[in-house]
Amino acid sequence: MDLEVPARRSDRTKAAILAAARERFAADGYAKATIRAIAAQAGIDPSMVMRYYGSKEKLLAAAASFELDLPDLTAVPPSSWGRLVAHHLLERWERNDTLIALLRVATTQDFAAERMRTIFAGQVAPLVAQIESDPALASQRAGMLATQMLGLALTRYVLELPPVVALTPDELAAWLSPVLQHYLTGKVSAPETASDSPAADSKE
Amino acid sequence: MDLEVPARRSDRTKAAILAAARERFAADGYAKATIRAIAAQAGIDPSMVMRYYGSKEKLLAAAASFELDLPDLTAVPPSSWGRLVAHHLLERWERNDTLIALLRVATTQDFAAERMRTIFAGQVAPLVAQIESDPALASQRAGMLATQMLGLALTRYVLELPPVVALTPDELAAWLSPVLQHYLTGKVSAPETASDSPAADSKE
DNA sequence: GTTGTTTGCCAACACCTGTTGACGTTAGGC
DNA sequence: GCCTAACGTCAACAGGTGTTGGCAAACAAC
Repeated sequence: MDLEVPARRSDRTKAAILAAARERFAADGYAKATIRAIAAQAGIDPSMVMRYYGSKEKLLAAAASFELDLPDLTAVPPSSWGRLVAHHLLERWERNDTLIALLRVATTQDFAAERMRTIFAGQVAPLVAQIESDPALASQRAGMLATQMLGLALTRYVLELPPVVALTPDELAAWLSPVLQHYLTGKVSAPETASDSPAADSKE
Repeated sequence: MDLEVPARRSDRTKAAILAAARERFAADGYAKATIRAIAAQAGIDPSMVMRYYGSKEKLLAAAASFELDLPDLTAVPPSSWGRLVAHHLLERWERNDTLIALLRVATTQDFAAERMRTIFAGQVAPLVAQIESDPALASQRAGMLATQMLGLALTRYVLELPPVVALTPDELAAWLSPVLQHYLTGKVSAPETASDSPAADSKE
C-alpha cells in the first residue's frame, strides 16, 4: 500500500512554508498573516507560496489539518472518563500552533469556522456517540464538551487571561475533570424546573 | 451633577456610525470590517468616521465598551450562585453584538485582547472576590468561570457549532448551572493526587 | 443679511494586498 | 556532453486600505 514517494527537492521548501504559515496564522490571524510575511519567515519568495499551494485560502487549509486523536473511552471505567479526556486534551494542546491558528482564523473566516465544525462533527461527536445511546442527548453532551474545551483554548492561548495562563496543567486538569465528567455522564436536569443538582456524576 | 448636553445635530450620525460599527465588527472581525463598509451601512461618507472617531482603532474602542452588570452574590444563598450567574449571563448575551464584536476582534488585535483582560479583571474578578476570601483561589475560580462562559459565547455565537446553537437558553442553563456552581464554590482537588470527586458543590 | 461654524461629500494620497508571468539557475536523465 | 523539467527570484499588476484636505451646503448668531 506504499504510495508514490518521489522525494522531490522542493519538499523541504513546502514544509518550511507550511511551518511558517502555521506560526504566522497562529500569531496574527488570517488577515495580518500576509503571504509576504509567511514567505519571509520561510526564507523564500512569496510567489513560491502560490506555486505550491495555489492561494492563501488553500495554504490555510493545508496548514490547519488537525487531528484530536481522542482516546477510546470504552476501554476504561466510566468514572474516569472526565479525567482521561481532560488530561489527553491538555497534553495535546499545550504549545500547539495548529490549534491556535485554526481557532484564531475561524473567528473571522467562514471557511475556517466550517472546518472547525467538521472537525467537531468528525472527531468529538463520534467519541460521545460511543458512550451515549440517545442521539439527542449525545449531541448535547458533545456540544457542551466543546464549549468548555474551546473556551479553555481561547482564554489560555489566545486571549491569555492572566489567571488562566497562571494555572499549571495539573491544576487545570483538577478543575476540568469533574466538569467534563458531568458533560459526559451527568444526568441533565429538567430545564423548566431548573433544579440544579451538581450531583455525583460518577457513572452513566 | 448634570454634564453639558449640547445636543448637537451630529449626534444621530455618530450613533449611526457606532451601531453600524458594532454590527460590522461582530459579523466580519476587525480587518474585514472596513471603514468604507461601516460608513456605507450607516449611510454616510467614510471621512465622517474619521472626523468623529479619529481612527479605526479608536472607533472600535468606542464601539466595544461592555458592561457585564453581574449580580450581587452576597444577597442570595450560596447554593443558588451557579444558577443565578448562568441565567444572568445567558440573558445578557443572547443577540448582543457588542460581545460578539469584542470577542471576534480580540482574537486578532492585541489591544482588543487587552480590553478583554481589563473587563475580566474589573468585572469578573471582583464578583468572585466577594465570595472567596483566599485571593489565589479566587483568581482560579474567576479564571475557570471565564473559561466556560467565553467558551459558550465562542461556540454558540461565533463558531456556531450546530449542537450548541440548537440548545435552548433553558437547556443551556441546566447544563451550565452546576458547572458554574463548581467553579464558584467547589473545593479544588489536590492536583498531584488527581482524585476527581465531582462532589456536591452546594455550599462553600 | 452677513458672518462663522458645523455637517457632509468628493477626490486623492501613499501604502499594502493576493496574485501572475517572464526570466535566470540548478538538477537529473540520457 | 546536451536537454528538459523543476526550482527560485524579480518586477509588476489591479484592486482595496486607512487616512487627509478641500470645498459646498446647512445651520446659528447677531
